[in-house]
Amino acid sequence: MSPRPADPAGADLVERTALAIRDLLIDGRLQPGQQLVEPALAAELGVSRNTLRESFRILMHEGLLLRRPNRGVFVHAPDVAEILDIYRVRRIIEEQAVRDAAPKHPGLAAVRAAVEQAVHLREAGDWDGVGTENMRFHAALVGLADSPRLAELFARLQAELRLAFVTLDSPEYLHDPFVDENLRIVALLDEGRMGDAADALDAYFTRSERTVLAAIERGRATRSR
Amino acid sequence: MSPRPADPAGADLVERTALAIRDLLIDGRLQPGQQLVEPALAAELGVSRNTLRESFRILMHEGLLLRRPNRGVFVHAPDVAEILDIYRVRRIIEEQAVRDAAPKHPGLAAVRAAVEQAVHLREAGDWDGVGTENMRFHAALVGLADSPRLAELFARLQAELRLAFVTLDSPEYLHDPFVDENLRIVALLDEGRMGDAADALDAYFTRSERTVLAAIERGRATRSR
DNA sequence: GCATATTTGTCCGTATGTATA
DNA sequence: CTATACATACGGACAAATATG
Repeated sequence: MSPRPADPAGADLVERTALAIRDLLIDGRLQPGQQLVEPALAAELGVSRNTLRESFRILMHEGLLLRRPNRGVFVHAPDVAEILDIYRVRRIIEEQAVRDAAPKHPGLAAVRAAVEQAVHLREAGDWDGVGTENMRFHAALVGLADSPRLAELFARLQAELRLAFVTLDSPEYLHDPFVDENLRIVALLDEGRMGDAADALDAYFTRSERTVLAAIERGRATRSR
Repeated sequence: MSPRPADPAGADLVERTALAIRDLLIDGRLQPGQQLVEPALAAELGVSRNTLRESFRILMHEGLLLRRPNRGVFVHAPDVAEILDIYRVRRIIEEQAVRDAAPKHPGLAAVRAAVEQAVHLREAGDWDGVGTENMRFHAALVGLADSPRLAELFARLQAELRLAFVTLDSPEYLHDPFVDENLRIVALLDEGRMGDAADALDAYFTRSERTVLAAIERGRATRSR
């Protein structure tokens, strides 16, 4: 079969394939721990094994896939230690980004927009949408640091977290009052009280970590029953 | 602890090849901006093009190589904005890691060891060694956060900086009093004054950024003469 | 502006080693 | 212990994009 015609998006096949696999991951059609068999997946995606292997390298580096030498690549199943590590990194960069943010930073608009959208969706009962807007909120906070590298790192952390939450059927944000908390953080930022906003974030992380760990424990208990 | 842990022979050929290319980069045998032609480099390294392309994916994600679609991969030549971005990220994670560090953290031993070694090497006039120990010092500071992800991110940032400094023949650390400053930071950490240590770091970064930018300007002037 | 050479992007076939049923 | 499935790695092929004269 001849190579495909050039893609209008400009991305090459390797990256488009990585994207397709990412979709399979967040859809839950690929379960954590599951092996990705090269010939089968290559056939399913309609790409060659070489192309697929290059895509694997990308996703491995993003922490979504895991290679066990001479055994193959598997969907990464983050354990508790890794989830805590992700939260530790988030805490560090989000808090410092907020603390260092200039008052009247133009990026504040994106922060505010995410919260207001979340409020809207909460009224409509769209909890999935609320969760998405919460992610956007935190990404916007990181955006206050004006650092492309930090933004990219954060996007990767969020992808890893999404993967970790695929296994947790009960969304941890359902009974969480974080939307009101986010509103308060935005207010503090608007007043230029960056230190207080960072402290509020710190409290959020402490509680959020606990909530997530509890959800994991519940998940384990359910599975072993 | 090592910046890039993939040294042993147990790694697969793709990773060993990536390592070989990293060596070519820090040796300066591959210059920033230079194109890496697949067939030529594959022959030189004694690997197939497919293997080489997988290695490229790794190094691209580390920020060392850059892909221009349909044109090939090139050694990344970081501009001023990118170097500033790296310093911005370093400032955020190092300061927060120090601020959050527990007093008597076991990782302090590594911090102290790096400084003492630097003092030693400075007396011997080994400025290259002093520079290396300085890098180890900062990596040890990040180690205080006990976060594998943060440590890996930092290793990547250091690799990018090394690459950026290949072009700068005058090492920016030659007349820099950072060893004494590092001693002071260690003393503060030993006393449990984490906040003051973080503030000292902040001052270091502000000055360091200026020094590096000046070196870049000198480099530009030299090259255009 | 055109023809040509170079290089990438992608695929296939195949050989060898390694882990597992 | 021996099949078997799979990963790992190589080399060759060719179309399409790009650079070159």
